[in-house]
Amino acid sequence: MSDTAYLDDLNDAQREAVTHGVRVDGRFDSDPLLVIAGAGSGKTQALSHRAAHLILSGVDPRRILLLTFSRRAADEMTRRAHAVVEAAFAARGRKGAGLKLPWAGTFHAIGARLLREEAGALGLDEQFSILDRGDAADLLDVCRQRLDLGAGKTRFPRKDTCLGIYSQVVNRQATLADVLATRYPWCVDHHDGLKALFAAYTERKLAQATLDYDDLLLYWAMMMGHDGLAESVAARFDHVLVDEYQDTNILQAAILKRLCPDGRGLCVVGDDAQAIYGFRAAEVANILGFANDYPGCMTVRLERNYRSTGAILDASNALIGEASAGYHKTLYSHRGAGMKPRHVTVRDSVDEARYVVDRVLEWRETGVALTQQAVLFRNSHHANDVEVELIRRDIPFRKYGGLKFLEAAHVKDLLALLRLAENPRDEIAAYRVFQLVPGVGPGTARQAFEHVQSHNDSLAALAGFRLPRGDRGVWQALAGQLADAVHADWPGGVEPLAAWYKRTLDERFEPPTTARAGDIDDLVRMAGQHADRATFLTDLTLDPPSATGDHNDDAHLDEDYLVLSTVHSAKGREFDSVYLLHVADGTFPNEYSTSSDAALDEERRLMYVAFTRAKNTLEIVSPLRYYVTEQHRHGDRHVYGATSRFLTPRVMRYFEAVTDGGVEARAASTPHSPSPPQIDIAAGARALWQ
DNA sequence: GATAAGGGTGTTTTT
DNA sequence: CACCCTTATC
Repeated sequence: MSDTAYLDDLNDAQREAVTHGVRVDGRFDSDPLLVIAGAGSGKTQALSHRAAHLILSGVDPRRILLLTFSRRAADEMTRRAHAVVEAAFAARGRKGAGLKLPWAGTFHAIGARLLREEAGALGLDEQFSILDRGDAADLLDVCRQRLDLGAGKTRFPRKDTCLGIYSQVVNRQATLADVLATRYPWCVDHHDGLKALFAAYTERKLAQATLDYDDLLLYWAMMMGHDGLAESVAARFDHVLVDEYQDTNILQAAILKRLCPDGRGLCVVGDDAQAIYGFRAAEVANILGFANDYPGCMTVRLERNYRSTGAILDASNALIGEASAGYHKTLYSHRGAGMKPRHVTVRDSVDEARYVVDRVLEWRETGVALTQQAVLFRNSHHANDVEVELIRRDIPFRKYGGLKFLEAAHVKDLLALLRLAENPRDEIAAYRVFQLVPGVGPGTARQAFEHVQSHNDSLAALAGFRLPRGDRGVWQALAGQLADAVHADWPGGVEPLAAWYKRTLDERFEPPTTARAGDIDDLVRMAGQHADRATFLTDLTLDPPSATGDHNDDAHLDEDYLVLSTVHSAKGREFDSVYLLHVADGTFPNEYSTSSDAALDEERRLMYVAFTRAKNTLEIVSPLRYYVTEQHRHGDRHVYGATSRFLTPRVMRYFEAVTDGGVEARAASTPHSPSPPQIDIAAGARALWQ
């Protein structure tokens, strides 16, 4: 077998993308490369093979920067590249000697790593801690209280909204006024207050050596703005490969431009039809304008779909065909027509859950494993009824999307303890930790934090803090634990801290607390898998366990389970059978995304991403009547949903319309206008009191 | 100054 | 539902 056998697995377009470039003087050089890779067209295959091809052409794997969207994608890519390299070396009769891609990861993770390495040159504390979304919002809240921004006609935006606004301003490199006008019109009155708030927020983060998610990109971009530093970072890498380029934002594009000013060695892969992260400031313009930004770039299109049946592709192509702009491409398949996708009308979300679970079991009877089937939804809570049904019938499942594990109070508590030990200047962690002591609230916590600050940031000083009120015994115990933890070894030092914390669970939470204690044990076990405390904390905030019931333990990996996932979290994955819940106007598109064409297009692409996850069967389900959990609920909380505006006749041609048994013919024929009431109950009831 | 309880209110998707 | 703010009580 030849050592280029790996190229035989590829089609012509893929091979072009993989081998693009030339060897000159022992170096492998390449012009900028743009790969437009349709859904299921073997994008991962192409990128991982390209990485392997570079290595086999003599490129040092340590000089390849591979930027992906999630940690999982980075791992998958590394694994596959590694396999190709091993096989090729074996064919040459040599050993691959564990070639890895040490610089594969998300933009955020790589940014964190570079910033730590260059901390000295940037005037940053190398030990900086990273705030997750919740921590960042809490810190904003602290700043807001100090600034006393309550005044004004309308209410000041809540902390999560403030963080969202801040994030848009940073990632879009736009002005606050712009962001408010285009995306947060109901907050325009608070422009000045927000500006002051963000200034204070920035000061505080700098003072306490904490960075939020956006800072990881912002500071990285700022570092790249300095010629000398940019050069030295760029000089670390010969090739930069970027996955999911359609979901990068302005800051990320700016970073890439400084890493590869003329585009040599740069290769980006993406699909504008699958851009679904505009809400997070992603710019489809990045991929659409790549050829302009990098003159001389080569473009390769992957349009052959290896994943789905013809019938599913027809429906998907019809859906995306309704969108306006973008690279033109129509996916084709050689897999045969297959089953026509179904559009199923059910009465309500309970029937929806029952219907979907029934179908899942039917397919399993015919041999389709649960892990090969996925229930997808727009919002996390749309799966509630399905979860209930699965638990009732004792069917195992994992739910992806929604970060419940890190949001649980007890998990945050333990992590705050570790973070404080790592960085005594971390104010949010300190507040959280101090308030674990009964009788200590925000006021006392603040005094204690200032006490530590005035004692050279030493946690040992806590024992000497005169507690104005509250439980002195518990305070001393906590002070002792923290002082010990600072210099404790790793991971051994976690145990006593966790043990101490577990003993406080029963008075802190409603018993039974066994599940919470189990989570603490999980954390201790996960700690054991990381090199040191700083790495553990960084990894956990940048790559939290993605599914509930998945605490990074491989114990149940062989067990069969149904996949429940938000459409966003399902990106990049594929399943034999896909069921899409709650297909109604208000969900697809989301009721808050109907104001602009751009927002609507993103919603349509989201639906497209859902469709194209399916290999063999696709069913979309529309409840006629569903429970409204959001606002606008005046009176009856059940509303009649309108048909999704994306399901035009041109799209519906490719679906078989099915009506679930429970739906009355009347409702099925006129979802918009239920028949008029036969009697006026309300008038009768009022009459009683007149 | 800490907590509990009550009432009004509010944009979903995530690194 | 979950948050945020106010009010009452310790």
